[in-house]
Amino acid sequence: MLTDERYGLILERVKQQDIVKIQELVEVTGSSESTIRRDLTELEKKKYIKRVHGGAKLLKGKLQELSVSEKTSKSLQEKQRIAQYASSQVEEGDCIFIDAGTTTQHMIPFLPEKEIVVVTNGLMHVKALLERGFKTYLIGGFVKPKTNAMIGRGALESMRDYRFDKAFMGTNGVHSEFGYTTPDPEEAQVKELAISLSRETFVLADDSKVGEIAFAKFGDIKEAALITNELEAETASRYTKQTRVKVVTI
Amino acid sequence: MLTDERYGLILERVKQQDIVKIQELVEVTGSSESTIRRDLTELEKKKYIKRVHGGAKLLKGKLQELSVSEKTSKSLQEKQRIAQYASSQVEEGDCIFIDAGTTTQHMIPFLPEKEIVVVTNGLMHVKALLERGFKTYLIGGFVKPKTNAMIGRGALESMRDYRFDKAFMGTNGVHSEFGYTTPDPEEAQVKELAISLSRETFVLADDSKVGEIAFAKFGDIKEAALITNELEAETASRYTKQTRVKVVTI
DNA sequence: TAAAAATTGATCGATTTTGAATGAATTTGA
DNA sequence: TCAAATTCATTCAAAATCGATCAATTTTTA
Repeated sequence: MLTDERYGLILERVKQQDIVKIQELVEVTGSSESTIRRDLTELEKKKYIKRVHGGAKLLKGKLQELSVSEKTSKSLQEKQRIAQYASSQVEEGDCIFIDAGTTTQHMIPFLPEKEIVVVTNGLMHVKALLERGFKTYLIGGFVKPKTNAMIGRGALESMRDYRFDKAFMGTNGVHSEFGYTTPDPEEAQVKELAISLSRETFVLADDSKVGEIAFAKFGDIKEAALITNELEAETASRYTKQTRVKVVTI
Repeated sequence: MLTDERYGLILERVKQQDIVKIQELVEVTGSSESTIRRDLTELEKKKYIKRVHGGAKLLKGKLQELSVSEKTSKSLQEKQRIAQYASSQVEEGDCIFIDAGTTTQHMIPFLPEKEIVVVTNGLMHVKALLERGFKTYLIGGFVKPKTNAMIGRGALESMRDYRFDKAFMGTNGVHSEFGYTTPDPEEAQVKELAISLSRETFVLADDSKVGEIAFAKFGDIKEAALITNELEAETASRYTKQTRVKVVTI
């Protein structure tokens, strides 16, 4: 009997009767006690069951714990607050562009229940957008394997068909002199075009991005309103001279 | 016993009993252990099964997909065989178009390990294509909520930038007089354009589609080679007069 | 037709899994 | 509490399985 076969059998039995004895499993599987013990040890390590003297019992709710610790993570909350504020800028009838990336992804749950049209270059956003019921357009082009962002000539061509009321951009660097930057020049091109096609642009950047410079520039500070979570008074003034800045606090 | 025959047999058994032993497969196929090992390695690489010590088991994702789509193992296998044959038509250096839809989706695991470029209008295909490591382009446009296919003016515009060596299309209806048909006129437009941009076109259709007529036509029978799993002698002749027909058998 | 490529089966050393043995730890029952 | 019974973790050697390699055969290509 194969290892995985036994695993399946054990889990099935545990789920069915909440608790199983080792001897019972020895009989059912025809394997030795040692083997069953090893199986139980392994399954316990994988958090599927809880071992008890003489057998094993069901383990409940491991996913919840994870999500709790995740939700309490500070940086996530900050990203969410930034995304929430950005989302509040969206108005009835808007046609908005949402950039690829994790920061902008957090906007989707906060987007208002209004008649809006969403265009994005982020493949990873589409599912969530459709689930929210928004009219969703995806830019065409080459799919960047690592990030699932649409890039290349096709992406640029494809985007030229659209005009946006508001564009919401992620970034890797925000610098008062060097502007907004990102590591991939091809992505930078897409971002740059999106900004030029939009009446108004917002850049979402948590404090870890402020002061940083990445390889490829996609815009000057003044070209977009900056939404962030923390800004020292001194640096803040440098940015506010150039553009609108919103600092969200938790 | 042919390689493809063994693949089919292995997949069938895995799907039927969730887990198979190598020895069992050696007996059933009459092939050597080495060959079966190679088969399993290959099928694992194509994301169809998960190898375990002593055998192989069903990939979890596939299992869910199966139960959701509620497809009998027979019709699934037929689709797979059709998709497998279609994939065998792909050659080194080809630029191919893969239509949105479940039938064409089955092609992805069988696509050869060659330098090819894949263009698709099916959002649902992208993940699997990237996992296989192919250069992947996605058509832009409006995302059809139910099927996750790209449609609309943007899709048409976006596609015009490309030319294909081969296009692989799904369909809802195949009729000797009314040609290839699909329910959604917008999707039909996209399909029609894809065919016109390709040097060569294949339509994948299991027997449930043959003789059927859906609302919107996207091509005449003669415009594509037909790949199906079953065809009565009488109807077969009607199609073979118009185009190339391949009937795959399990 | 000959050369090249792919497929296959066998072999072998390496790795993983298994079952039994041992003594320590835990539970049970008086 | 104590002793018997049971269960436990650890170790070790046998068995099974694995991946890699090679030669023979078939298929494809030039």
